[in-house]
Amino acid sequence: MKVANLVGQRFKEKPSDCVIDSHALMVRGGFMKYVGNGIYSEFPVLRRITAKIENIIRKEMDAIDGQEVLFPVVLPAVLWEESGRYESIGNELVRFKDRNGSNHVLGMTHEEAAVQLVREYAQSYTKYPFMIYQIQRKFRDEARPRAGMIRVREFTMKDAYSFHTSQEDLDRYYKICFQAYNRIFQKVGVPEVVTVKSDSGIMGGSVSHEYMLLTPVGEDSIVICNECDYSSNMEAAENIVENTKADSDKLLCVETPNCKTIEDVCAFLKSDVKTSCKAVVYQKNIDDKFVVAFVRGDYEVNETKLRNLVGGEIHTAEITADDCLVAGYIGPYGISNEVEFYIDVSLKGIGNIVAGANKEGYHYTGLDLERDLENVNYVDISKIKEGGICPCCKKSAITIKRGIEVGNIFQLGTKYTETMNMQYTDENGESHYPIMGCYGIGVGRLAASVCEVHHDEYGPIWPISIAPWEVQICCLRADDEDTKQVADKLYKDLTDIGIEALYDDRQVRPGVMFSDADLIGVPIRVIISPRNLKESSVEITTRDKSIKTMVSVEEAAEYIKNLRLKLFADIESHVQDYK
RNA sequence: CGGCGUGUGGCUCAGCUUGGUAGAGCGUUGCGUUCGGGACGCAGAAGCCGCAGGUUCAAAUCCUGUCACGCCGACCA
Repeated sequence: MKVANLVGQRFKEKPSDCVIDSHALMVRGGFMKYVGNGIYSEFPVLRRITAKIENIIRKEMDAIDGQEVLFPVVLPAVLWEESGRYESIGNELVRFKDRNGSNHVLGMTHEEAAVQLVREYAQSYTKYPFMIYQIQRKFRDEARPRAGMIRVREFTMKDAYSFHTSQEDLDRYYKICFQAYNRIFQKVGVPEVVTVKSDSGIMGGSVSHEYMLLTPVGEDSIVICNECDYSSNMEAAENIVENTKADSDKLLCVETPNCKTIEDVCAFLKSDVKTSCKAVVYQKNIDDKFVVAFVRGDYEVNETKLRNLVGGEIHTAEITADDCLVAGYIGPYGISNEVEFYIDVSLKGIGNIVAGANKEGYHYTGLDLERDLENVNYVDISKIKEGGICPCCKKSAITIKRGIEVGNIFQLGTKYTETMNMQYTDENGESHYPIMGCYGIGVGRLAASVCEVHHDEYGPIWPISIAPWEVQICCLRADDEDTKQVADKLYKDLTDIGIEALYDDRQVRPGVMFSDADLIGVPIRVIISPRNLKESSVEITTRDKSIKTMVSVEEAAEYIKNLRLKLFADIESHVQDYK
């Protein structure tokens, strides 16, 4: 391929709406073009990258006995009504009618389609276990697409679904998938991807893991223990709080005028935030009763945990003067029995709590929950903090990092097989619902994430395993006949031995050529110029600047061949075998 | 869905306060000089100033509405 013919424009100035580096570089480098909110087209350079990622994934899925299938993008609503998700999923699911007026959806995930595909086939236990997967476009009408290809509405995803006749077998296969995923990320060239335990969300099921690429621009918060190997999504991390119990004082109702925030109250009463009780009010729906979450003043409510606890969607509630709650003065003691409330573990074991008195302008001091309330039931609904206690090794060694979720694996259980009535007959002639697992990787997001963690100020630095080309030949002064001849020959020689070369023989100034090469991010670069040819050599560099050397014209092709092998070997050295 | 912000050639932006013939740089087309990190000169093409109403002799500029996009939050397999 010649740069001169490459479809896609590279340019110098950073587009104004790009906030993260990878987005700006991929737009500037002619990798992708904005089409609409959260919708992008891929230019040839990016398509070559995503195709390579897809092939790495495909190979690993096939290696664990996956079978590639293809589900439709447009699915009839009846399928989603079977699983109940036509109703339960919000506006993310695009619904529309066809010409006959029947309801359809755009596939945002394919559990229903997977069950529909195999429920007749897999009626006998002898067909199990098996896994099917596809690599395909999905559409999710995200509330807020952002960060270029990191969070989009339409994207390519590899999604896989496995079916089993026992939990033990799912556990066994889940581990194999777990390893296959690690291999995929290692082969793609991002061994820095970590796995974390996660919340299962709308997918249902119990056990799930997310694959996170750690970067400060990530959207998710990840809890990592510095002592043991514990790691978790913030949403799923248990918050352990140790309080030292002071002797309980007498319960007193004190006047705290205009103290509506925890900071105000503690400043006014000169008390420690760590012995205060904060109330956060939610509602399932606008007219439902209030759900009040009480946490220690210095903690935040983890809404995902609360949502799981109350078993449904919740939204922060607005309190008006007519309500049974007094905004700013809500406390667990003497609270209206019209509300549902939860007390977080962070409030356990404190002798003297400062809490709202449920009365305008008043707080209690000396509140002892175990003494003053009946049947205190502590639940875990707060967010763990930096330096918190590790739920695994119990040491105070938690750090919180940001990451991009590039993949996930779930144990689904029988949620879909039951609702969609997929059954098999076992060896005793009895019917059972198969147990499912599902496994996803976002291809475009992965490409963008690699760029985000592997780039410099000039452009992406693609690992050779997914680079759009392996070598880029820069022919400086293509108007010089001898130079052009050497470059042409090297391009042909490399192509002939199966090395993917991108050839720049444009008559542009060297600066332009180098800038473009940096933006494209090809790992190996050969510079052929009249100056180098005076020494009968060419210059060979790597995009990451680790290698910069002169090689004779005759040996160039051989050197590049070996360098290419070395770069692949470097990546393979991170890849672990299956145990 | 809430808060803030922005819409002017392909890109980055100025002009708007104080209404009066639409600008610059990059890119692009042609010619010439250059040639190891986004060169220079000359000549050219390209914009109903997001859209719709209103005020006015006159609107990119003022007013109203609307749409789109971005950021923060909410939400999210």
